[in-house]
Amino acid sequence: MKKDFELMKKCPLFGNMNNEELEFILTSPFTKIQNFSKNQTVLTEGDNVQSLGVVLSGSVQVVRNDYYGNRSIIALVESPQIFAEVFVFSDTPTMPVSVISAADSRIMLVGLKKILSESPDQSLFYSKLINNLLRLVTEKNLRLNEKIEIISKRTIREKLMTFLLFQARLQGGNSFTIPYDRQGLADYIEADRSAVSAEISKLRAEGIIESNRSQFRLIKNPE
Amino acid sequence: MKKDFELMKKCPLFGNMNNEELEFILTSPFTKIQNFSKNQTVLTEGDNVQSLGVVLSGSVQVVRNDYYGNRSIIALVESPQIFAEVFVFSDTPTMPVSVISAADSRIMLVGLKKILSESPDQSLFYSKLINNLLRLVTEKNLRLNEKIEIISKRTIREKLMTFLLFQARLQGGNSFTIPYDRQGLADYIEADRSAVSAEISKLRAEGIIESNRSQFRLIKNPE
DNA sequence: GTAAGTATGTTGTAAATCCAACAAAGGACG
DNA sequence: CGTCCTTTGTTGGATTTACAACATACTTAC
Repeated sequence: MKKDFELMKKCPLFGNMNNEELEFILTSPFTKIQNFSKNQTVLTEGDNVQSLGVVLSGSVQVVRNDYYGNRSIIALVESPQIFAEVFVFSDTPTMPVSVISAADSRIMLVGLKKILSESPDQSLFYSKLINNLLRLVTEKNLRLNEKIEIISKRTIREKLMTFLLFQARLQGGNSFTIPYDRQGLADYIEADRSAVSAEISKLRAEGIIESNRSQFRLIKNPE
Repeated sequence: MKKDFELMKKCPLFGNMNNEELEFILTSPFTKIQNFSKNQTVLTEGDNVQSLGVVLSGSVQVVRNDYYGNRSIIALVESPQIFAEVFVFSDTPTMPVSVISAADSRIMLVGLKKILSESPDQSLFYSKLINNLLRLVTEKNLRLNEKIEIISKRTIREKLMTFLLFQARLQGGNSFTIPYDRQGLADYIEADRSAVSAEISKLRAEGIIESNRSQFRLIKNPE
């Protein structure tokens, strides 16, 4: 379908690839494209997945069901992101989580390992795709590590400061705007919103930071 | 050196590779091997790294220096593990952390991207190495996600139960032995040791688990 | 078997967090 | 300008945690 072609081009996984190469993937016998309506199951816990998922449009939730039957949402994957890549390449034979469409979605399931192993001649194709995949996986790795560094801290103050220091570094200066509102920030650092607000006020009162809403400034030598 | 050959063979990054292929990497102009004594700096924050590190022997610490000059240890990488791979493949131009030898160590720095890009003909070689790398990175990804799921929980009880449910799943049953002592467990779930001990006792008193030291059993219907 | 050393469990208190309820500030729109 | 609605800040009380100190259980070496 013509449209899928355009959707593929937006996906970082296929970045830097030409039409022929996209076509090759799109028409591979190991590629399947399917529409899911909201709340339909895309992959079920226990499934033996060999395919990486691409959200061409819409979004999916990664969901875990625990021993006692409690269901918790682990991640939200929106177009044009990918999912399940870790299970395919880490030799995790059965999915430990389920994937459910969070909206009407168009999903591409790509048997990437098969496609790659059966096209050893197209070496440039191969290296482009692999480079994209490696970049995506290592970037996610960096983000996860960063989050762990933040939420590992035992107090809200430490979590906040760690988060703010990351933002300062990321945006290259002492003054910066964070990409969350208070509730979003509290969710990210895994703490209560009102407690986060209170701690920000304290930090301000102590002259450690200046802030207004999502604008922050780190004060170098708070004395 | 003959010995390096043997050390390489133990490393998952080079798993499944034959002597010729190991030799190819070992003698590449983009590969450097160096000895570091304890506390020597291997890579410095701000460096422009193009090389992935392999701990042939010994161990290194990944260290972060924050804005205020506080230094914190992010990770310990022991032989035969690798480090800095995420920076090389995620287009992070400068290292946000430093790497310091934690013991007398022998370190191999491999310009893997260069080696791979300049050997497009050796396609089998290429795919072996890439597969190993992808497996390592995605496995780490899984572990990081798991840890985040655990330490995201707000109470020690929830952290513990999430951890124990993972262990049960991993070991395929309700009875299992965890790979940590109390202090190690407390460190992993980011909580105080004595508080963890206390919570385990409570869970036992409430009939939710049975346990003795590192042996645990989940009780299905605690009423 | 016993002493010494380590790991685990228990308890009380101070500190931090969560939670809920409300106050204040900001934004959208007539 | 004023109302409605959302976001952010503030506060007090209940809950949870950290911390320290000590008790008990286990391990090891002799």
